[in-house]
Amino acid sequence: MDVRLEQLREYIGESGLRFSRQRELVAEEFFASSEHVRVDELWRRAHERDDKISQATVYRAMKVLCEAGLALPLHFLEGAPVYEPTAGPGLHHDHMICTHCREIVEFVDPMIEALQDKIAESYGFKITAHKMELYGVCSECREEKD
Amino acid sequence: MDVRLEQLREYIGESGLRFSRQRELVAEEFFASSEHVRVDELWRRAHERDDKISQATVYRAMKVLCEAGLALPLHFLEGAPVYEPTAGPGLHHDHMICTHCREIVEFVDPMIEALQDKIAESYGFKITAHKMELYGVCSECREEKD
DNA sequence: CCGCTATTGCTAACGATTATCATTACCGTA
DNA sequence: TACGGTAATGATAATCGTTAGCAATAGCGG
Repeated sequence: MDVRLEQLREYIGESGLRFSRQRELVAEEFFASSEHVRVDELWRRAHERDDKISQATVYRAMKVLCEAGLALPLHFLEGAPVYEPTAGPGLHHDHMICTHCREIVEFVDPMIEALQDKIAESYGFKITAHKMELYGVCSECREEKD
Repeated sequence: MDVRLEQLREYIGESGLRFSRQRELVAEEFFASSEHVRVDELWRRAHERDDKISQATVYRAMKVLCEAGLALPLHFLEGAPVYEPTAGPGLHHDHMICTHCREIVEFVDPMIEALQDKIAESYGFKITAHKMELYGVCSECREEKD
């Protein structure tokens, strides 16, 4: 049983919300997806298990997951945002995006993670999520230009 | 004369685009705004100087500015994205957002900036822009909870 | 088991952005 | 300086993602 479902249950309890079957379903599908997912894709998957579930419900569920600090929306170069789990299997990672070929490279740098925490602390913030995105041109694309 | 207009002119030349009066106008207004601006606000300002300019043109101009690496769209908690100049007067800064009161704190950390460049280099990327956002709860809001 | 009220499904409405297309104007060339 | 190819523009319809409104349903504390 995923710890994150417990965390969600806890957040929902504290906030006077209710742990509905639909919210659980969406959360399960979200946690099960290791990649970036868009809401429409998430709805498609949830819909396979419950053909009554509405798109609105998926939007609402994702909003709660974000407020609970378990999901993070990422807006890359264009289109609808994709969501990413903030915890769970696999460390948190950041993104580097090639503005030419749209390739997305994920990376982790413990030093940066540590610095982020330190900065937040110095401002009195308690961090629940963070994102870092580097935009640039990858080596392949730079070579093509020549 | 703003150096960034020259950079824009250069990018436009290289890309086979044309340096239109409207694009120049939008760029000027964008560079003149020190704060985060949304497209509708930018259109309002441009419209004061040219009451013929279309919203579509502002969208198109901002897209070019982003591709040129001179503007960066930021998607905070909700609503339309805001644009921020990537260069020019005032150093680049990052953002820390309180998910409770929506306050946005800007900060600069040279160490992180340096690390970003180093990481990008190790992946063979040439960075044109980057953003970092920390989400959390500020000290005031945490005190309120008690 | 009851009752309060959060949540749901449905769908219309909304706001932001993009597509379309006839007209205009940038800019290399002669 | 005038010309011509074509990118850019303005106006607006269309599209896309998301939210609002509301009657019906279902968590959850008592």
